[in-house]
Amino acid sequence: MLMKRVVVGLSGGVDSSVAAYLLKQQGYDVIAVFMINWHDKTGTLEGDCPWRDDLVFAQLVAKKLDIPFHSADLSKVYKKRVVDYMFHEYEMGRTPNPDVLCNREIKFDEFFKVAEKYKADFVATGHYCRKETLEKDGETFYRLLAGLDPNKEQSYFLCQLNQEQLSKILFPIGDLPKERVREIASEQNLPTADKKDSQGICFIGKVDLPTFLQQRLETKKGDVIEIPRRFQGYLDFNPDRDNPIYLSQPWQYQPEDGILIGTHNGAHFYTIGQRKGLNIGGKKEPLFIIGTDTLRNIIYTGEGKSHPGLYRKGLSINAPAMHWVRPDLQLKQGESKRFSFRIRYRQPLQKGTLHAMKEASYIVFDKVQRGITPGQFAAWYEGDEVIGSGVIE
RNA sequence: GAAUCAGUAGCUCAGUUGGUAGAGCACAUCCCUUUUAAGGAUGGGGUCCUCGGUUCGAGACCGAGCUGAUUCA
Repeated sequence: MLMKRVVVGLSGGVDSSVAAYLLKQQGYDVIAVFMINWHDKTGTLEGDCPWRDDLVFAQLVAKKLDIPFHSADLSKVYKKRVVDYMFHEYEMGRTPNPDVLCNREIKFDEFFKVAEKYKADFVATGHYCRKETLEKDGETFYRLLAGLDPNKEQSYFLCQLNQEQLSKILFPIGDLPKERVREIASEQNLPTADKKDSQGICFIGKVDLPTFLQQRLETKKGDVIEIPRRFQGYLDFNPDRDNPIYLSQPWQYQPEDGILIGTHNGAHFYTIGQRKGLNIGGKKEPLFIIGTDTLRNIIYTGEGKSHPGLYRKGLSINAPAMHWVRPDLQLKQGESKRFSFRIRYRQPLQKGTLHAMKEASYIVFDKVQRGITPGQFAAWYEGDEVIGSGVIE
């Protein structure tokens, strides 16, 4: 019987190194490919060319495992489908999640083309996720499951994948705790065994976001308005009304609803829930951003971490932005179902109800949620399985 | 023009009966974290409006001036 061939995305970190090792152990024909997706270092905090180090580490790992090594420059597509999207979203006053896009568009799309070139049956990565197959009415479905290490669990970042993509993916380390991954790496003398985990935007690295964004977004001074806790909109809101559309409305402010307390350098550089970077002191408690209006270039803030403007009962996702990892579980128009939700990476799952309607779907949480931010992804789970996701409106 | 009150870190303020200053916020760094945030830890910072005086010693007491707020003419 022919060995199945796998292209593994070797990043130069421990996780993908161990993934490659495990695949080899399992008898796959393993090929390592290193992706170069970003050359520009403007606004980067790590200085000179971090990926060159990673490339060397990846090469060393491949050599140690005695597997073929290649590199692929996908930077053109990365720029177009991830970076441009990112700037566009910020420009529109939203807060994107480039890494979710990077997985959907690059690692599990463009990278597949590379894998095809090498006639691979599968693509593998070092993500802390699991995949299971399910036979249902004669059809095969792939389930995207949370990684078993609760601390490293990364299924959220893959919440935009579809069945076709999942059919070709392997997650060799998804059922291991990080500790064990490091252990295996050092048992096998992999050069990445003690390498620090990478952080920041995938392939770009740690950046100072305002600096990074200033490459393409202009700075322009605008007003910072503080909204009092007793703002009429909060007092009028009735969380017990049984209407998902009503419950999902964002707070709406006008400059007259508060007082001018300072100036900022451009509303699109800030995000909801943010505390740092406003440069406004003199308050008893910290100020948090509770709203941004990029059209009028106004930032709305509230004092204290319990300010009502920081919390919302629900959110909406426009119909075209709805994505079902499990299309067989897609809600029909007018249906509602209970799920667990996550609106940012590493957030503990939150219980609530998803209501599917014609023009949009609505998530109503059992408990109010802090920092619901347009542009970020909401993902819904059944147990530890990702069922779907969508961009918050 | 007069009266009263105020003038202490970037901001808002606290400083007991006089012994060379503190808190919150802001800011910086680090930790956490493959997004944005949040969170945790540590830290840098002050001619105490100015000038005189009293005193061994004044942010604090006295006087003058400057600035601001309020009230009355």
